[in-house]
Amino acid sequence: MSASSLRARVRSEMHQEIKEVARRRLAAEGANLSLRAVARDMGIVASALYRYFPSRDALLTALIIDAYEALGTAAADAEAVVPRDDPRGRWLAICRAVRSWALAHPAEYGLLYGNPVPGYAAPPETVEPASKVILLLAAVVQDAPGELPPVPAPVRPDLRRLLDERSAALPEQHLDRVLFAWTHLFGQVNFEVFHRLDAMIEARAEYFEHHMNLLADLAGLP
Amino acid sequence: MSASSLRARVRSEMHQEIKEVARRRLAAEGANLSLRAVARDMGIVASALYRYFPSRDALLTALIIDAYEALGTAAADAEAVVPRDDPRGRWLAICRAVRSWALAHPAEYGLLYGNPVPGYAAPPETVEPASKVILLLAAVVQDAPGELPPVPAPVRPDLRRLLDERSAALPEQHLDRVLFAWTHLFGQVNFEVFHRLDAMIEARAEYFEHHMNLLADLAGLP
DNA sequence: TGTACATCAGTGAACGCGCGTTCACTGATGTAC
DNA sequence: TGTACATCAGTGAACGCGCGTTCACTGATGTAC
Repeated sequence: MSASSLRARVRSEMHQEIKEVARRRLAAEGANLSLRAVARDMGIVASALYRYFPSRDALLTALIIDAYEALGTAAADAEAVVPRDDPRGRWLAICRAVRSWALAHPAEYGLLYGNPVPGYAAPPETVEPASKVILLLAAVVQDAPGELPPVPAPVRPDLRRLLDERSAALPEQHLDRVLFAWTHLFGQVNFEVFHRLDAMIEARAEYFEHHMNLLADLAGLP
Repeated sequence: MSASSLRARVRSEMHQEIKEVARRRLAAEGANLSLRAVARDMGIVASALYRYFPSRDALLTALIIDAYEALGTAAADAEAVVPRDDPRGRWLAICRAVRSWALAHPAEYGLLYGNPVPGYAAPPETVEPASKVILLLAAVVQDAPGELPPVPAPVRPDLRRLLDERSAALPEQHLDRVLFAWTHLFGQVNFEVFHRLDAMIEARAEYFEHHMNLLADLAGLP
């Protein structure tokens, strides 16, 4: 290994470590991420971080993309180990993985699905990794398309467009149920992660399971 | 009118105005509320605010309670003008009112249903005004209880307890569908208010309408 | 009605803190000959 | 292999800002006699 690539490797390890420490800060503090706090935790001077990220927003963006990817990967991995011919099992595996990841990483989850961070505008490169979970759900439904009633006319062009953009062969009404489920999944996880169910539901895992099954019914899964 | 009550009236008008200005600040800036900024907007020195609110958190709490009440009232008012014997109409009126209020007051909505504000813990007096929308939905279902399949055993005690606390006469499975709808309603509004649907759905009002109808079906409304 | 006193809204300076970002620098590591 | 030079990670001071909260104060308004 040449000396120059050693320097490059150290550099990329620093990159990783900064994000790692920033994630821990987020977990400890919630939402507001401070560069100086990250630097402090690393035993480094704040200005040194500028060797690695051009600004606080750039670090935030990196964290957001990482988080979308971690969430998407968690869901994909969980789904991958379920037999292909068990669509409901695959569906539930995705839902459970999202919930688990969110509960294990509440601050990162909040970055993705909570309030927009004040003064920060998510750049376009965060859009694509955000759609992973939807695509997984859609793939499951595509493998087991049940009978579903059609969707109201005004909504159809939007669904059509989404399908065409990805050249996906899914009936509109099935995509509609996928979006319905996706909305509900994140609505429920939001409530749980942001402590809106605390004083209400004790059996939260079962409550979740039950509703995700209802969504599977609605999506026409056997 | 006696002089002392004039002083009291001016005082309470100041109270209102501070909250008003704070709301505008929230709308302009998103999430982070700064006392000094509020004072600046009022042409007053920051320390003067302490005559009216003992701390920033107290002001936040007042705003949160007001917002829950405004949201609840908007929903209740919209529902009240629909004929009693049109449960689906009442249901949709509630849902639409929540959506409209949230889209009109995104920052206040974010205070209620977004990320927890860092360093701020919502005090217990915010709990009760938060349940208004659920109660409205439950009342509609109570007036038109259709046939619904039972709910899985582990979830039942939670639902039972919620009903008993309010001595409400609603079958458990109906409350379950109310909670399901409530979760979905806020999941969908979250996505719309926090711009998660921007690049996806154009016909957002119709998309919303369609899914709220699906929820009404699920709740057994005629 | 007039006067002495109490109340209290708002001031302005200060405390002690944290923030993102810039800049000239030091000193170690890597590169070219 | 040894030397001169270039690269670049990290330093530390500084800039200019914003924040919540406290405190002694001024001066207007209200109260009691």
